[in-house]
Amino acid sequence: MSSPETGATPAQPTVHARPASTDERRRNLIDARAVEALAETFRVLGDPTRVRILDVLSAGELCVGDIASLVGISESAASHQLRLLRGMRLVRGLRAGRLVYYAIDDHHILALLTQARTHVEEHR
Amino acid sequence: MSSPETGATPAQPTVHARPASTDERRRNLIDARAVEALAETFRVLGDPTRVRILDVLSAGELCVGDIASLVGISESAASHQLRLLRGMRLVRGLRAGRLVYYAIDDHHILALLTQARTHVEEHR
DNA sequence: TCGACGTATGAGATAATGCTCATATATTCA
DNA sequence: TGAATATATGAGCATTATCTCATACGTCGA
Repeated sequence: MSSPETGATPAQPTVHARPASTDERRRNLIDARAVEALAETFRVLGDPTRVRILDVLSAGELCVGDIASLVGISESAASHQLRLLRGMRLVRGLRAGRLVYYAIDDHHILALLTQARTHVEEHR
Repeated sequence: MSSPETGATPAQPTVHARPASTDERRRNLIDARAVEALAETFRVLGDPTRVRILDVLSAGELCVGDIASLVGISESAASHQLRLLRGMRLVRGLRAGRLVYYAIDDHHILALLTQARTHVEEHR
């Protein structure tokens, strides 16, 4: 490691105002619960199939069968993935008879997807 | 499945203006490359260690050793993770002598983290 | 140039993930 | 109530990811 205890001072200034010492930073760490929740949420978002599900749902709610059809996976697989998405409150299901209509849980999710899409399309 | 070819009509109206048919939706799917890139980016974000790394970097750049120390992992592990983060343009490294200072690549990343944090803290 | 320090990377072991298949649950209609 | 449809879930398998350990690379100072 570079600086055993003092914290390193960048050789060149950055955009950030006042580089805090590592000791100071150590006290400002995000708490473990938030880290886990954040990582878990991103992890659920981090699969092509689930991204596609959110994509088809971004135009409005759909039942499981239609989601499966549009995404190109089995209904069983869709159900499994929807369970994960529901667990992280990324989508919500609403039963209507024997159908269950899934929708993006709230507008923050769409904003998150849009933001990420901006990022990935920026570099290419 | 519910509706073999026509697309299902929700039993109850939603917030979404005009529910398109599944056929219509099928033509508006996000392209495969974008899906893969999005999922890959989220996947890299979806690990507690990497979230912590981004968290400590959100206060300004740090060298590998200090990142490892703050996050509580080996320098080798930190280097491996930084490689992944760099691959997705989530961080960038700047060599200064034998040290390499890593920083959040751009402000979109911070916005993404903030947005996600808002989401996870909303429900609890 | 040689040794020391900081960082990067390859290989192997362990753990976790997404799919399919089989089965259970829920709802509607005859 | 019983059959049919839609969805949910458990088990098992193939794939992938993360860590540690060992080693290579890059830079600085004597």
